[in-house]
Amino acid sequence: MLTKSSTELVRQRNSVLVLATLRRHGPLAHTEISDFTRLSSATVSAITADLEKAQVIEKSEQQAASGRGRPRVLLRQRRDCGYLIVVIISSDAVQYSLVDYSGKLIDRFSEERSHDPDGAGRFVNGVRAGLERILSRSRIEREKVLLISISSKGLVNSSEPVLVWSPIFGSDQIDFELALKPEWKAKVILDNETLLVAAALGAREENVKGADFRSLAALSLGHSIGLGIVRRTTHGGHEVSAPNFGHMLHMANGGLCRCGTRGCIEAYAGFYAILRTAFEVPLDTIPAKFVPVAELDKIAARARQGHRISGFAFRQAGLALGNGLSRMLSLTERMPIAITGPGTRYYDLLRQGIEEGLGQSHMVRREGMPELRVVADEQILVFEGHLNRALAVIDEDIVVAGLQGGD
Amino acid sequence: MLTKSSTELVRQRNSVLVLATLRRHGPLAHTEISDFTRLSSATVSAITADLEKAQVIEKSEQQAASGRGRPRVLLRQRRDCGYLIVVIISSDAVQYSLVDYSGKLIDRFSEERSHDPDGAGRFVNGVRAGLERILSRSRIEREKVLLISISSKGLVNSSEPVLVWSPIFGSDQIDFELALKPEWKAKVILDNETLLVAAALGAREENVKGADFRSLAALSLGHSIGLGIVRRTTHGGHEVSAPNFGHMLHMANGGLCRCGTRGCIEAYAGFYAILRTAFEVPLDTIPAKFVPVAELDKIAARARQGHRISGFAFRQAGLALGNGLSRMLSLTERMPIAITGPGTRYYDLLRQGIEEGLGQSHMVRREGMPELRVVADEQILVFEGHLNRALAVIDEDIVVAGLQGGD
DNA sequence: GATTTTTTTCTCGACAGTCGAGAAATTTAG
DNA sequence: CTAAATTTCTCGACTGTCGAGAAAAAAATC
Repeated sequence: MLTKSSTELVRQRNSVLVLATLRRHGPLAHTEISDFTRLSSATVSAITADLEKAQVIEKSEQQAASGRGRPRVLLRQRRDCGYLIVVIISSDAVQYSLVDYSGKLIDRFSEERSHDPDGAGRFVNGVRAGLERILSRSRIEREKVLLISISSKGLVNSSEPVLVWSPIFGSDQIDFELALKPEWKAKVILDNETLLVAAALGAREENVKGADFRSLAALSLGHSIGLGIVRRTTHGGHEVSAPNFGHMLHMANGGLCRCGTRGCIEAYAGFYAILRTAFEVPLDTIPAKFVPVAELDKIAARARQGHRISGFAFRQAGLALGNGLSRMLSLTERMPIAITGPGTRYYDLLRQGIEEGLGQSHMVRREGMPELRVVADEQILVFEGHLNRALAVIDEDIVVAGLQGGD
Repeated sequence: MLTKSSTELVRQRNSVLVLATLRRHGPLAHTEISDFTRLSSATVSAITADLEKAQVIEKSEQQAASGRGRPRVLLRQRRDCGYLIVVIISSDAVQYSLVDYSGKLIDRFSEERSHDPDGAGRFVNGVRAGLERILSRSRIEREKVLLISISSKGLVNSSEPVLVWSPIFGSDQIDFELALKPEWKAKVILDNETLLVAAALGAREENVKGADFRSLAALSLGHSIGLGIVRRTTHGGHEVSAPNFGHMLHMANGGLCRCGTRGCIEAYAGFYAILRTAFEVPLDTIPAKFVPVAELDKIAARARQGHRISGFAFRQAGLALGNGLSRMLSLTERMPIAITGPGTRYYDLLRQGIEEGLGQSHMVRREGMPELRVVADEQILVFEGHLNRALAVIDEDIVVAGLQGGD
C-alpha cells in the first residue's frame, strides 16, 4: 500500500539531503550546499538554521579569504553532536572503534578472542565489557553514543540486530539489541561483513561513475565465503543485501561443510575445503575448525610449482565459486564482481576455475563474462562501510527525532 | 545520490494515492477516500477537484440514499479517460485485449501463431497488425490509447521494452518501443509473463494479509520454466523481478538445453526434457522444438502406474527445480512458492523431487521447507498482473503529466 | 582613502500543500 | 415542521519551497 505524503516529510527528506552532502563533501558554504542539493538558497538557509539551532552543525570560524567578495562561512558537522561505536567481529579478534559525528576516528583497540568454544553467552559479555572499556577510555557521556554498529560474518536478520547463523557460533542466535539494552540507550545495528564491503565499494563506484553506476557484488574469500550485493534503486538510493552465498548449494550430495550440510559452496572454496582437497582427505570428513593461513600458503606454493593435486584443489574451489556466481547472476543482472578477503592472495590459482565455472552458464555465454576485479584492504572497506551506513542512520534519526532546538 | 523533495511532489504522490485507492476499492465517497488514504477531508476535496477538472474522475450520478444524512456522492474513474491494450504473447498464439481506464475488458481476440520460424521481423509486423485490428474494431481514437502492455516468456530488459532473449526467438532481440513508435504515441511496456503472475499473486496476498505480506515467488512450469519474485519494499510498494531462472545452471556439463548451453534447469525440468529423460534419449540430443502435451500426459499416466523410467523423469525434473529454488532462496529470503502453469497437472509426480531438491541445502535445513502451493489459472493471473501494473503506470503518468484541466 | 565590483548570506513576499474546524447541504426520525 | 445525523465543502492557520533582491564584506580600482 502506498502511503501518504506531507510537507513535513519534504522538510525531513531535504534536511537529510543537506546532512548527506555535508558528509560527502566536507565543510561547505551555503552556496555550495545549494549547488549540490539543487535546493534554493532560501531553503538552505532555513534548513541550516534549524540544524544549527539543534546543535547538529556549526558555522566554521572565519577562514582565510580565498577570493574576493564576502568571505564564505563554512558549515560543518559538530563533532560533539554524537558518537558512534563500531564493533567488527572477526574469527580471531573483536575490534572496537570510537568515531565522532564527523566520521573521525577517536580511539580504537582490538581484543583477541579465545579459541576455546566460549559460547554465545560469554562472547556477548565480552562485547559488553569491550564497549564499557572504549567508553571509559574516552571522556564521553554514555548518552552521547547514538549508535552501535556491529558487523560479523554470517547470516543476519535484515530488520533486527540478530545474528541468525555464523561460522563461529553456528545456530546459537545472538540478539545484540536485547543484550545491550540494559546499559545502552543507543540504537544497535548489525550487518554482515561482506555487505558492508559491497556498500563501501558501491559508494566509491558511484562517486566515480555517478549515475552510470548500477550494481556491484563483493565476494569475500577466506575461511568462509561471503557475498554482498549493492544495487541502485529507482529513487537514487542504494539497496544492499548479503545472501547466504557460502552455503548455497554447489553440488547435490557433495562435500561435507562446516554447517553440517553437504555440497555447500564453502565446502569447496573455503580455506579448509581447499586443504581437504589438496590432502586428498575424503570429502565427507568433518572439516578442521581453524586452518592456519601458512598451511594454505604452502599448498599454494606447491601448486605454483606445478604440483597437480594442489593446483586441482584451487581449481576446484574456483569452479564452485564460478558456478555459484553464475547462478547469482542468473537471478540478478550482470554486474562487476569485486573479490576481497585473505583469499585474494591465491587469485592467480583460482582465476581459471572461476572463469570456467562462470562460463558454463547460459547467462554468461549470452552476455559475456562479468568484470572481475581484485580489491585488497578488505578491513578498510569494512570500516568504510560501517561509517557510510551508520552515519547515514544517525543523520536520519536526528532529523526524524525532530529538530526542536538543542538544549 | 538522494534527490530533493518539494511540495509539488507531495501533491503528485497523494494524487496517485487517491487514484490507486479508487482503483482498488471501486467508486468511493469523499469520506471513504479520506479514511483509506488517511488524508484529511480538505485535501481529498482539493485533489478530487483537480482530477475532476482534468476529466480523470467523475461524480457518480444519483444513487439510492443508503442512510440518513446528506447522501454520498460517489467518485469513480471516467472510463473514457483512456484505454489500454494488453498483448499476451504465448508460444502458440497472441492474445489482444482492449481495456478501459476503469479496468473493464472491452474487446478481446487471439491470433494463432504459425509454427514455422517466421522470424522476429515478421512477428513484429503481426503484432502491429493485431494492434490495428483491435483499434479499428472499437470506435476509439488512437490518441486515447495511453499504454500498450506486452508480456512474453523470456528475458526482458528491465528499463526498456526490449525482449532480450526468448524461447521462441532466441537472441533475436525485439525492441517493441522502436517497432511501434511510428504509429503509436502510447507508451509501451514489456514484462516477463511470470513476473506478472508473481505481481498478481503478491497483490492478492497483500489484500489478504495486509502488512504481514513480505515476499513471494511464482514458478511457472511448462515447455520452459519461469520464475517471478515479488517483495515489499520499505516504502510499502512492491518490487518485482523475473530472473533468468530456467537457464540458471543446474549441473555443470549436464543435459543440453534449447538455449544451446548445457546443464540449465530447463534442460531437466522443461517438458521436452522430461520427455527426453523418459525415453532415455541421450542428454546431449538436441531437444524437440515443440512437445504436444498429450505426449507428456501419456508419460505421466505410465509414471502413475509405477513405470520406473517415467517416474524417474519427473523426479529428476523435480530435483532440478528443488535445487534451483534452494539456490534462489539462499540468495533471497525464505518465501512461499506458488507453482503455476500447465506443468501443475504433474505436480503429484514432481513434488517429491522438488522437496528433496530443496532439502539438500543448508538454508532449508535451517529454516525449514518453504510453503509450496499450487495455483491454477495462470492465464487469469497474467492478465490480472497486466492490469495491476499497467493501470498503475497510467495513473502515475496522468498525474505526472500534470492536471492542467482537460479540454 | 573613497568608490566600485564581486561574491556570499540573509530576508521577504509569493505560491503550493496539508490540516482541523466549522459551515452548508440534505435526508431521516420524531 | 423541527431536530438529529451524515456528508461535503470552505476558510484560516501552518509549514514548506522558491526567486528576487537587500545586506554584508572583502578585493579591485580610481
